Amino acid sequence: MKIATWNVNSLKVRLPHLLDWLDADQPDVVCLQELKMTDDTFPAAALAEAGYQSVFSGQKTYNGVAILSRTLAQDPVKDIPGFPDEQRRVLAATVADTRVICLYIPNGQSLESDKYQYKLRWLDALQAWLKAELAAHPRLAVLGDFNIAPEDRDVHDPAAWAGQVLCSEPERAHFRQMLAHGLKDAFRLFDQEEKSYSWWDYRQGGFRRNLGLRIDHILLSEALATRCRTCHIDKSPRKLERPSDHAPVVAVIDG
DNA sequence: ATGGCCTGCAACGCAGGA
Repeated sequence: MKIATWNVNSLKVRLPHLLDWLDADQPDVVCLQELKMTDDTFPAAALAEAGYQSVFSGQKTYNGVAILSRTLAQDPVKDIPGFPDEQRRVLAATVADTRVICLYIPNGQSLESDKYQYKLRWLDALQAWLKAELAAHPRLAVLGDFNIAPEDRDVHDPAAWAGQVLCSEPERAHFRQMLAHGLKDAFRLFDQEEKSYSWWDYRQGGFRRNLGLRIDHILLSEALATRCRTCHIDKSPRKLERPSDHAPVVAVIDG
């Protein structure tokens, strides 16, 4: 099973890239973030023609998440249970015998912002839910745009980013807590090139100069992690004209 | 140098992203 996550930064704009990428890479499950569209405009028909069923949770202008799969995902859950949120950032569903959680964790903007406090409250609620989901689903995969660079090696300029949003200690502590629940960072199960990132700023030639952050992640429960064979960041769509600022992260799991 | 770039909305700049 090949699973992937990709923040497409507007599915309307990126649909051609997505369709080309699905055709080339043939993933079995794809979690998408930042659809930036309402559900009535979701391109379900075009994706079905490409061989993918969709479940999705969108809103106008911002946020929005989807799970694509070869067979229709079952038992979808929108949002974190018990955490009312107008922002469409969470979608969980079951594909075959694997529970998949697609996340678009809040950005936080800056440590002084109300949005940062929202991010930390949001992460508190997420932790409790993930713990329960792990207990309920031995085969659990949590994929998405976490908006957290877990370690300094995930940051192109750790000194410049020290203590900043995406790298602050409370955010990194939340990421470590997810690992403490028993989830594994699939990317770090394998040797990787130094300076591997999943997001690069549109400005100042960020991608060309590899000024990036690794903030998009695939976390796997123990049962999936032991069967994980590869995990990599696919930089190829980032090289296209009018790209998303994020690259897909892909993992292959046996069975 | 606190903006550079991109998206959506709807206006002729803004919010938001990271």
